[in-house]
Amino acid sequence: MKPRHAHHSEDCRAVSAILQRVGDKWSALVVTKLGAGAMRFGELKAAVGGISQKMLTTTLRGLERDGFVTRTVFPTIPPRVDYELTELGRELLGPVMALVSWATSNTERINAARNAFDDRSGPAQ
Amino acid sequence: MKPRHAHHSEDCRAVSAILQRVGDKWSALVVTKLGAGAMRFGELKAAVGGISQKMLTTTLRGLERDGFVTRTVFPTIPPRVDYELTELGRELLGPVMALVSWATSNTERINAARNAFDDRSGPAQ
DNA sequence: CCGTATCCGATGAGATACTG
DNA sequence: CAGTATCTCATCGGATACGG
Repeated sequence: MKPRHAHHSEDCRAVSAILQRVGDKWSALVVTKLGAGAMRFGELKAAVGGISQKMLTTTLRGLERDGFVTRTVFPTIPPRVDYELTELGRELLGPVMALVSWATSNTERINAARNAFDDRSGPAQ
Repeated sequence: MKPRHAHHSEDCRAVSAILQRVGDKWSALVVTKLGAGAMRFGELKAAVGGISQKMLTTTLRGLERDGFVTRTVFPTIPPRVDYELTELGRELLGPVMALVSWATSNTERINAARNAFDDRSGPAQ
């Protein structure tokens, strides 16, 4: 079902999908937190800060599905669930951290550009 | 003027915002295409493939706003508009390409993990 | 403690039609 | 050719409440 010449849009969509995995609101943050080692659900929630229970579970399920984290349930009372990066997840951490640290050190420049743009585009629009 | 320890959320939200800029459906693709040099609107649309006019404009405006691309209008008939990466945009290209190439070379592993997960979670759900 | 279910507003994204 | 304006539908993300 491909068009006649299967150019790189195949790859592009795959790449785009992965970028969206780490590009959603919380995934990158969660992955970097887990970079420090295994954590349980509650710890993670506290570490990330501001994330709702629902979004944390959703995010973790997504990461688990793509093979970036493992989920380990201890059938105790109260229950305890640990999350940990897989090998794949640790490999992902490299590029992600690179992007994160670039972003961190260029926040100011981006904000400046943004303000300049908004200024040009009409403050009283 | 921050406490020593509680400064995570500030940075995190800024970083998260930038990750979402490149993490949306088209930005990363557009940035990588522009990595090859300046292009006009139509070229870009063809190069990306599958993007609607509306989304390309929206994406480019966002990138322009954040200072990653410049927009140059030639007041000819028919009109011609060129887009080009700024210095900031070219710097961004590095980390983004790293992530993109990691994603490209690990698509198979991710798909495998995804299939395995979907399998576990109930194929007939 | 961890997770699910539900509701709801906000945003994302495509299709189409129209202007300079 | 490039961009805007709508309209419409899907998905995201938060709040809240409930269940094992």
